[in-house]
Amino acid sequence: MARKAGSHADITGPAIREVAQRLFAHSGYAAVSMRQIAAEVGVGVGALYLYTPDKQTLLFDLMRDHMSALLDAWEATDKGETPEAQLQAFVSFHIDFHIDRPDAVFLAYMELRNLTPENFAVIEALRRQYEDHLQDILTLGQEAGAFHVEDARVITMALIAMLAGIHVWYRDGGRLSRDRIQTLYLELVRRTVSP
Amino acid sequence: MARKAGSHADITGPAIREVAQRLFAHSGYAAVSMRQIAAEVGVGVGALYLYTPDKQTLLFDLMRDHMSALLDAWEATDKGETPEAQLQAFVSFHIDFHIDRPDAVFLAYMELRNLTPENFAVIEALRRQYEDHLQDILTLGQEAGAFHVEDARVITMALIAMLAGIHVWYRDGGRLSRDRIQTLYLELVRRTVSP
DNA sequence: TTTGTATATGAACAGGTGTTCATTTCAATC
DNA sequence: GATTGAAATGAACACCTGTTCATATACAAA
Repeated sequence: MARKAGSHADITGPAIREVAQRLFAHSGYAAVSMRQIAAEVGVGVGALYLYTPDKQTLLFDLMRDHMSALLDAWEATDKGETPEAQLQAFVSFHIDFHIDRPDAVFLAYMELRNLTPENFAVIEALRRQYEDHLQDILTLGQEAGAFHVEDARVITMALIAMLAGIHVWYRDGGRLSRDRIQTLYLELVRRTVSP
Repeated sequence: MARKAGSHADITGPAIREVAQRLFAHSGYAAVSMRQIAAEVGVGVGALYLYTPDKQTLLFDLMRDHMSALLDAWEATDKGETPEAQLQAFVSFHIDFHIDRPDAVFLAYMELRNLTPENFAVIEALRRQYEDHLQDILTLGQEAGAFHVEDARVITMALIAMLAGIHVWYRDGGRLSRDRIQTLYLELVRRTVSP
């Protein structure tokens, strides 16, 4: 046997990435073998290497694409004018974006140490860009007298950690609706920086 | 060669656990081999199996011992009487305990998916116990009118995530002293629940 | 219908995995 | 000094790892 009927690059490529993301998120990069990915996709091992030069690049591409999509989506978001509106926009955006991509979020937070140093630096820079968007909102709001911000960097990290923690307990169809979560966390964030 | 000069069980045993914790935290459970651990300790592979039945149990024991130590240490902490004092005690305790054990904390948060289902259930129950201590403080404080707590479970998870996030950026000898971090986070938590 | 190429295969390679166990060594006890 | 048992060894086992490549097929173009 060799090439199967109905096989196409524009199907296999995305399929490999989807399967890899799911398996990496569930079991961890090091615990997932290329043969497992291939089997789940329904191809032989060799086929994977038509779509990625190696396993490390497969992981890196997944993480980089997630971070790029995150930054692009925030760029495209309507942010409002006042610091209060911008902070609210950031929190709503963050929750919405992340709650729909649990596997990608898991990867981006948990597999950093499995990146080569060069790849890690790239992802870390993207993550820092995202954090800086929030930090800028806080700093400008502080200068405008809209927020009380004792240490912008610390509060940025505290708020991001708080929001990132949602993925630990959130389950689709659980006790709390997405709207309810948005409301609760918006209030928490508002309290954290209110003057 | 077989047994080395000056070798003792009460030295090798702890050494294996320390090395395993450091390597697991740094590279991840699946990426660390028993041969690496043995080499770092300075013994042959076989010696490891005098101290642990298998690799999975080695990981589980590290995580369980960490969680037990956490719960015991909180038990032994002076908590004060008022809800405000208890909340402050919890935050101070949490930061102090976790900042001194970065590897153990990393393990307990990152390697849950590498536990067998049975072992996972045990660790998860211990974690839940710890979370419940905070949740109880919040609920009692709410009932006493000392706190404004919209949803005790959500705020518990949000505060724990916020505190757990410290280990992401904290470095010994960094910009912020331990005392400064305590002060900043105490204020953040206070704001989150103030009536 | 023939040809060219994109797509896929899976055996092969060199090395690594967790775990076992017959064997050896050291240090303490008699 | 002889004996004993705890402590440690490292080769061996069966299997898995990421990656390569000669080979084969299916489809589109000529």
